[in-house]
Amino acid sequence: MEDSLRPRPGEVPDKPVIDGLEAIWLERWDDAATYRFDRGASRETIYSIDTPPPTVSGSLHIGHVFSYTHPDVVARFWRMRGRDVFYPMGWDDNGLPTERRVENFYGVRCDPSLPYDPTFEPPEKPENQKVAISRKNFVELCHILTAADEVAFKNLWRHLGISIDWSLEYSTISEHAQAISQRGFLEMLRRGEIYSLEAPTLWDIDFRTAVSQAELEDRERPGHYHRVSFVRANGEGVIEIETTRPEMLASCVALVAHPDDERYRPLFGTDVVTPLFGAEVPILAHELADPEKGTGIAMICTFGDTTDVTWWRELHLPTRALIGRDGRFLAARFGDDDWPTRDPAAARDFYGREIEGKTVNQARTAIVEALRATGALVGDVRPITHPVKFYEKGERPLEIVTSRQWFVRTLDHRAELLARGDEIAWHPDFMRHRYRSWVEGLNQDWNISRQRFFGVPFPAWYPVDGEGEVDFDHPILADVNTLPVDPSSDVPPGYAEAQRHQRHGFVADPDVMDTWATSSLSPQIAGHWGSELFGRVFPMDLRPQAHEIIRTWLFSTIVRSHFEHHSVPFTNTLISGWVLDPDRKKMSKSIGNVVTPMPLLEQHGADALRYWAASGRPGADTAIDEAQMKIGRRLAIKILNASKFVLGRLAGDAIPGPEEVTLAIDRDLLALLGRLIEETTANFEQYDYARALERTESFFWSFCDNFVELVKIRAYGEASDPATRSARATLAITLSVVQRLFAPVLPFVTDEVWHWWHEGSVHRAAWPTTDELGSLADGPPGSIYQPVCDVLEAVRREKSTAKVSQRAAVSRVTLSGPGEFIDAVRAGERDLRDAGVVDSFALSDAHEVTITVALTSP
RNA sequence: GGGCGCUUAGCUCAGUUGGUUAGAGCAGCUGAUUUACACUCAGCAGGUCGGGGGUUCGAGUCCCUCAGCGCCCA
Repeated sequence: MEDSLRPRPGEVPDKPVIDGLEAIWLERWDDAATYRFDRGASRETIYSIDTPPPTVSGSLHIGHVFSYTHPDVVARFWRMRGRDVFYPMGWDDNGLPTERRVENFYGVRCDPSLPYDPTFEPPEKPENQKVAISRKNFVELCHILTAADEVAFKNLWRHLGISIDWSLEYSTISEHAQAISQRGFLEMLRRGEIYSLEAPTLWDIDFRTAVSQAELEDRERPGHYHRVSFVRANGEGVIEIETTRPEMLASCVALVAHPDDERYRPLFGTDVVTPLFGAEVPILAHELADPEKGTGIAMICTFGDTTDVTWWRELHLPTRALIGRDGRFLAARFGDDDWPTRDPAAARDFYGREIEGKTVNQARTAIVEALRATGALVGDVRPITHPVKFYEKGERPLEIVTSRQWFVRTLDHRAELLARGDEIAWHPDFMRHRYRSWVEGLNQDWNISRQRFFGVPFPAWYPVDGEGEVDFDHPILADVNTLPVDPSSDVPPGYAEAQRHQRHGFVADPDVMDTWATSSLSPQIAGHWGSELFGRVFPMDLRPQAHEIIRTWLFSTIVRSHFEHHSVPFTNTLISGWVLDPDRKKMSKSIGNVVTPMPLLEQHGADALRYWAASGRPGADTAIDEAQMKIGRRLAIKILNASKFVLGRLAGDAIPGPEEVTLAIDRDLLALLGRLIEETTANFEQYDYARALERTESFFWSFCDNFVELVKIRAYGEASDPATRSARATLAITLSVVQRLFAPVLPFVTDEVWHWWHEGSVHRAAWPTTDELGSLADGPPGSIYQPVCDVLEAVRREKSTAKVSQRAAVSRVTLSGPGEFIDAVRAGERDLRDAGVVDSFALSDAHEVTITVALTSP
């Protein structure tokens, strides 16, 4: 501690208050650039954080307070440990959530076929009928709205005291992020880690885009089993199958049963004829056919579900695609080579009349009626409940539509990706299982194409030949030095704009990237990949995030880093749990139990909300608990008052150092303080901020209620008395340590009280070490202090039981116990006399400790 | 179907490698009251640690099993 340190005159208020501190300190931190990252720092001293860029189009909720407080507490710890903390903030503004919000907010929809209208103004109020606008107009509105949303988020982070360096702010739709994202794409493509393929893909018919495996979810939905009979091609009998999707019958290309299924074994290789459409299709064997399901034999359609795709691929079946991008049935040319039938006229007539252009539900009704009429429907339809694949943001089941998509190879690298996961320290450790089970369950490469508008475009065009055919196998790629590009308005190298959509010209890749394809590069975006800085912040030291995006953000970041840098993207990941409503239910918009943070923040204060958040351990789901916030607020007020008291005792003198701590009981308290420092430091190093807080808090309340009460009168003595100086030094040293131990969780109140006697912010002060405490007593910490507290407690109990004031006098305290107990009491006798208003002590040796308190008669 | 987590006082949660009589806060009850703090302090009461079995001198903690809740993956 510096010699010149002393309470600063006029700084300690007579009546300290908690309200209003936030505005004062936010401004001071801005002015002093307290959280500014030192761009010249070396890799060894840097602690870098890969902050989650929140989806700004979603609404702010209390979960944001919870999960962003955790990494901030960690950041503040490492900053005090002397690390140069790289703590950027990003906004994830590209992607479907923003598009949907813009559509609803302005009452518009994007129609890419329309020309740009530079004079377009959105309707004042959104109408029911959405206004169709060009892609460029639409993207402009996306930018306007996300900019406004980002302000709301930034206000919350600031108000909460998140120690971000705002000069490191980025957004995923910015030109910088687009350039990084496009460069990442080109690099992977060059190395063969990305390929494009025209293939059956899970497709959302409402959003009209492909979706990836990571965006899927199974939902239990009611359905019906329909038993349908197929006549054998040789006329000898029928085969009955069961299906939940009879409307797909026209695209049936085979029947399939398990190879070991004795019922169907003799039939493998023979043909059957589809009802209504008269197509001859083979009976095949495949182990994915479940003998227990239905009749044990299924029809394969192109494509009713993902198993159909597997069968189609592995059994080399023809394609008869039926479902279009809008979810309606396409034309089917029965009688052509691709569409065999025994009766082209009948098949065409029925299909054209009842199926073509219809929705799935309409077609199902028509097919079921027709099957029933022809007798091919056997028995009654049977209701069932079964899992159906949905887009996580979608409302109708996914269809499978053939389209051209870009894919990242993940399946071939499963083992390496699993090994990367094992290189990372997970907090809590068990969360690594989430990653492992996801990677082990991968069943398709990562589809990064989305048929949407507000996102990062692929930096690619395709040549058009003399026949007007697009050559998708030879994309024209952007020069990496020209990034970012928008192929829909930029022209590929060697071409002119006039050649767009022309023979011997080019067309642009129409798609944008999956939002995760960009946010998976958050370390590269925030750390400015390509610049010298990147090598000093990457791999990041910490990735904080929520557990529900392990399979998306965390996984995809590992994929990119593995391919690009042959490294993990971060060495630690801190997984926060969910915030549950007060009834321990998950918050969700549909239930309507979402809690917004601002009213709570204004009512209880930022330190109080942070206290609540920091009480939730890593990975633990935590209920909103206003009682806990009130406790946090009370703690902050206690810190103010305790600081005021201790600094008041110093009477403007220079702060005494540890050499002044001469009394055994005082040295023992510092020994306990030393143990606290060691334990909480170890807790923080292991990302267990909640335990560190709990320990500090428990120490602090005991310090206030017991130690301060014991030494209060001694501390009021003459400065010439070594015992007084010892008390004051102990109080000051402990206060200094406790203020710093609380600083990561309670940044506002701790900087306020620190400022009463220090220059500079507590958040730039050194994390406490036991070196500050001087040489400590030999015995186990607490060997004097604890017995003295026990005696104090006995005195208090006696007074409480007698229902008299704690200041009532005690005539005699009679104590007996082992030698070390007696010695401890002797060491604290003066303080006990003061604090307990005790007249005399009688001490004697004994095996057992007994304490008897005799009150002075009134 | 496979996996992970949780189950401790009325409520919210601690309980580190197995080791005195299982802890804290809140709520409850009984009191105190002015030189840091009524946004305070003291005291009291409250638990067969989800059920069952096992290992051990000793189990909230380790093993097996069952149940309930939540989640992840298929």
